[in-house]
Amino acid sequence: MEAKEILKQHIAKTATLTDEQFDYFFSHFKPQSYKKGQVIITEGQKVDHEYFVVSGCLKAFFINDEVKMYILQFAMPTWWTSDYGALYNQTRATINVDCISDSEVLCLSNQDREKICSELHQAEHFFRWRTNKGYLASQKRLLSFMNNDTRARYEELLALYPQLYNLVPKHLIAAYLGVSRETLSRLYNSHK
Amino acid sequence: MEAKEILKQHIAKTATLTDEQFDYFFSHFKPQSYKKGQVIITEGQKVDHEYFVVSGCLKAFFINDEVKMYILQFAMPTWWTSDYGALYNQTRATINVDCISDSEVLCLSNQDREKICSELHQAEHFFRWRTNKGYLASQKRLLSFMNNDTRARYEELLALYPQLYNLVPKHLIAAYLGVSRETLSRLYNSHK
DNA sequence: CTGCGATTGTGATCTACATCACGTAACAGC
DNA sequence: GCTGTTACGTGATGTAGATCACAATCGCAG
Repeated sequence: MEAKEILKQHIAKTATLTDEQFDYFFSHFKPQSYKKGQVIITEGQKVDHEYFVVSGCLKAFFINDEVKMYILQFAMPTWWTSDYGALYNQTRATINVDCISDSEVLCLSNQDREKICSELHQAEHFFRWRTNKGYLASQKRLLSFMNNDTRARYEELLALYPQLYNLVPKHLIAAYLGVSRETLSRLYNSHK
Repeated sequence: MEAKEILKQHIAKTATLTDEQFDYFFSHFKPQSYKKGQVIITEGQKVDHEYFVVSGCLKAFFINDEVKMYILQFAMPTWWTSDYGALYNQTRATINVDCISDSEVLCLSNQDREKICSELHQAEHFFRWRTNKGYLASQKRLLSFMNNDTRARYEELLALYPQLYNLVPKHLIAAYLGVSRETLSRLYNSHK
C-alpha cells in the first residue's frame, strides 16, 4: 500500500473528509525517504516539519549534559513525530529525531498544518484527536514510570511493541526505559 | 473577576470568538463550588465532565495496589482537569480528582465539548491547542523524571509553582515527585 | 481548653540500580 | 579476508532512595 492510502485510512479513523478534501489535505505533505542512521532533527537547529511514518522506524530522543540518551518515542508506521515543543513555539530543537531503520515518511510543515487546520474544520478535528491520543499515552507512561519497577516497564513495553525486541538494539530499549543497558541485560537474562 | 470573564480571557489567548459565540460557548458550562477535601472524580465511576478551575486547587491522582498515591497534576486556576482517558474513551475512571482547598470550577460535559467543537471551528481550535500544551507539559515532566534526580525535580517544581510549598501538605508534593515523604523531608532540610 | 488525628522530622537498615571494568561476539567497511 | 567499531554479558562496588520505627508538633472538633 502506498503512502497516500496509508495516511488516508489513518485519518479516516477520526475525521470525515471527502476525496477532494483529502486530496487537498494530502497535497501539503512531502514524501521523503531516509536511510538507517540518518538524522532528521538535530538539537539546536530550527524545526519546521512534523513527520508521519509510512514505513520503518524513527526514534525521538534527548541527550543530557552527561551525554546520556533518553528515548521519548519510537515512531512506528502511522505514528507522528517531531520536536513538537520547538515546532509549535518556533524555538530551537531540544530533542533529536533519527532513523533506526530505512524509513519512508510524509513531511508536513508547521505552517501548512495551521493552514489546513484553519481551512478544513475536519483537519483541525483530526489533529485535536491525534494530540489527545499522544497526551494520554504520555500520561500513561508517566504513571508507569512512577508506579512500576524496571522489570514491569520492560514487560509492558514488549507487550506494546513485540516487534521492537528484534528490531532495535537493546541499549535503545534501555534508553527508553530509563535504565542502564547493564541492568536491562541482567533483567531479561534472569527472565523468571 | 467572575468565572465567565476568567474563562473568556483564557480562551482569547488561543482562539478568536465573537461575544455572541463566546456566550454560546459559555452556556455549556455549569459553575460549581466544592469544599476542601471534596471528591470530584472517583476511581471506578463513570466520568462525564471535565473541569476548568476558576479558584482554589484540585489534584488528579492515581492510587496503586499498595495504596500508594501518585499525583498527576495539581490543577490551579485556569487549568483544566479530568480523567481524560476515561472521559474520551467512555470507560470507568482509573484516576481520582479531589479538592486541596475550597474551589470553584466550571464543568463541561464530554458531549457538550464535542458538540461545540463541531459547531464552532474556533472552539475545536482552542481545544487542540489546550491539549497540545498539556501534551508538551507531560513530555517535559517525563523527561525530567528520567533525567533529573529528586532534588532537581523538587527545585523545578517549586520554581514552577512557588505557591504550592505553602498551600499543600508536603506528602502531596512527595506524591507528585514520586518519592517518599521521608526522602522529601530530608531533602529540603539539608537545603545547602 | 483538651484530645486525637494529620503532619512532619529523623535515625537505622535494606535494596534496586548505576557505574566501572573487562571480556566476547557480531558486523560493516575496506 | 582482516580490522575496527558496535553490541552485549557479567562481576564488583557504590549510592540514592525505600521502608520501618518512633517522636514531636500542629490544628481542628467538641
